[in-house]
Amino acid sequence: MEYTVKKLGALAGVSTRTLRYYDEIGLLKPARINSSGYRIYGELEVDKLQQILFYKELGLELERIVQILDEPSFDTTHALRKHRSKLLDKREQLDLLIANVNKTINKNEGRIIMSDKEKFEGFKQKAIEENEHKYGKEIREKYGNDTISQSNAKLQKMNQEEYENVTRLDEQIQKTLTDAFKTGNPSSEIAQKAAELHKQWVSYYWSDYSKEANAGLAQMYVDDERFKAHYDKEQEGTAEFLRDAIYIYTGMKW
Amino acid sequence: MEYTVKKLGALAGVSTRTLRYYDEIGLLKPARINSSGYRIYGELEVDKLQQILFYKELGLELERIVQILDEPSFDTTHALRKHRSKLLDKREQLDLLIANVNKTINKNEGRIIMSDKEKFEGFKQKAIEENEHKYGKEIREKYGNDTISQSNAKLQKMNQEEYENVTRLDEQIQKTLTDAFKTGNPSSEIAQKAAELHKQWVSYYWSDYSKEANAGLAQMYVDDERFKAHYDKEQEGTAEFLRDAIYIYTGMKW
DNA sequence: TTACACCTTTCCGTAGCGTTAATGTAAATA
DNA sequence: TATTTACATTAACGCTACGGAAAGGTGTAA
Repeated sequence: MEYTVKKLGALAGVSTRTLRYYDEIGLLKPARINSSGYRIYGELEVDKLQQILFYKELGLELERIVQILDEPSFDTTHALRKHRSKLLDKREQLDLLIANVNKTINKNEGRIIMSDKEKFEGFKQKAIEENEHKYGKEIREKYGNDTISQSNAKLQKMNQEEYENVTRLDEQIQKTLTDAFKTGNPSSEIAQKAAELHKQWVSYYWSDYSKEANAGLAQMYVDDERFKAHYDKEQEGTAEFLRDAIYIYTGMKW
Repeated sequence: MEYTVKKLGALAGVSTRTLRYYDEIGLLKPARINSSGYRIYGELEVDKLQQILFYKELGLELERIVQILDEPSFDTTHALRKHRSKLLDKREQLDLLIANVNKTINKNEGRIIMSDKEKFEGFKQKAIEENEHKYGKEIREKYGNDTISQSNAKLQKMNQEEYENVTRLDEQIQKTLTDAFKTGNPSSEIAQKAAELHKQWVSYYWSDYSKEANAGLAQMYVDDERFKAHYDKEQEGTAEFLRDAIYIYTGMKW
């Protein structure tokens, strides 16, 4: 039995465009080309197409399928395992997204109008989560602190009141920090007050606070551009100032 | 305060390319263009960018964000609801995919000579699949998705040793529970021991343990016939007994 | 003046096709 | 047989949300 694109497409339930594309990328070449330039497929190609569709249903990329079907030495199980791991990661991310969307809907329904600042605070928190997701490993290695990951769980448990508390706290930090910065002295009373407030703020996100972790976070505020920018928004150098204040506050050398 | 693309990008943690793109699609236009053609942003734009990033974090498309921010009459909550529904659909599809990938891996492994490790892997998969297939949908509907997803994810991350631990633990629970049941008193020392063991067991599956969740699970053991049957296997009434013990253990009223 | 950081626009690439457009061929009908 | 209809071809743009590179202008400091 021989098939043109239309017929094979109808048989397998794919478009003719798809078949031409698969030809183009070398995934499924027709058995031959007739005198008019038509693609002609045979039984072998039908079977191969079935297999292609099978792997495609598993969500594998076409390039991976090319390897699986065309390279006999290719380790299919390994590829599937890696693929599964990717899918699981995706699901975790999805769960996070859904939780955040729910939170936002709840907030809107509660008719609590979020100020821009509050929104930004939410964003900052999410930035931490993102860091955890994207760079988790690197940051852990760099700052030797595995408490970061716990912020997610804690955040999800926060209710509206706690959320407002934490937002207010951050505003206080900003204000105190701005005043403290003017003294130019990270060991000044007001600077230490800022560090104390910051510790309280962190405690909202981390279930176990430790000096080392706090100091690591402080260093991160300087090293990571995004955090730095947040604290330096009003005054260049504030991030460093906060770091130094925290270092003194925690009694870590610097 | 005024910002060029670089500065605003650093502040918000996005690339200059992104800012130019947002300008291009009309999502975020600079306050003005200076005589050299530079984009200059002001405070208003900073705030708007925060909002953009906030919604982007929720996974909304940029076009939707344009509507939310630029059309005052746009129904944000409705959009979020629709968005959530899409996310939930996605997750269902993902779960299906994952199940199929697992099945395929198992099949392939069946053909190859299975090492002990691989056998173990397969077994673990099967446990997950059974969990998912037997109880998946109904439990998800009844008790919420996140708990189930998390327990599956955790199960997959377990290594052999942990898996054996958790299995032993379950056997211990069964034994202790049988003995405790004879006392007829869910607040007896041995019954509370059973509840304690059960908490440990749950902690293997849940990343964040909470009293409320544990109590909810206990009620589930009674409400859901299959779980009930599992605990009542030896003695009718054991499921209720365990529930009561857990309620007392967690200090929840009943 | 030179160096250098920063700015601009333009364009290609991404994954997997959908969708025209322009044109050629095979089969069915008047 | 002529015409219509159905199907074939290649080429090229479009979709999402940018990343990255090229080619060139601008601002500022040494």
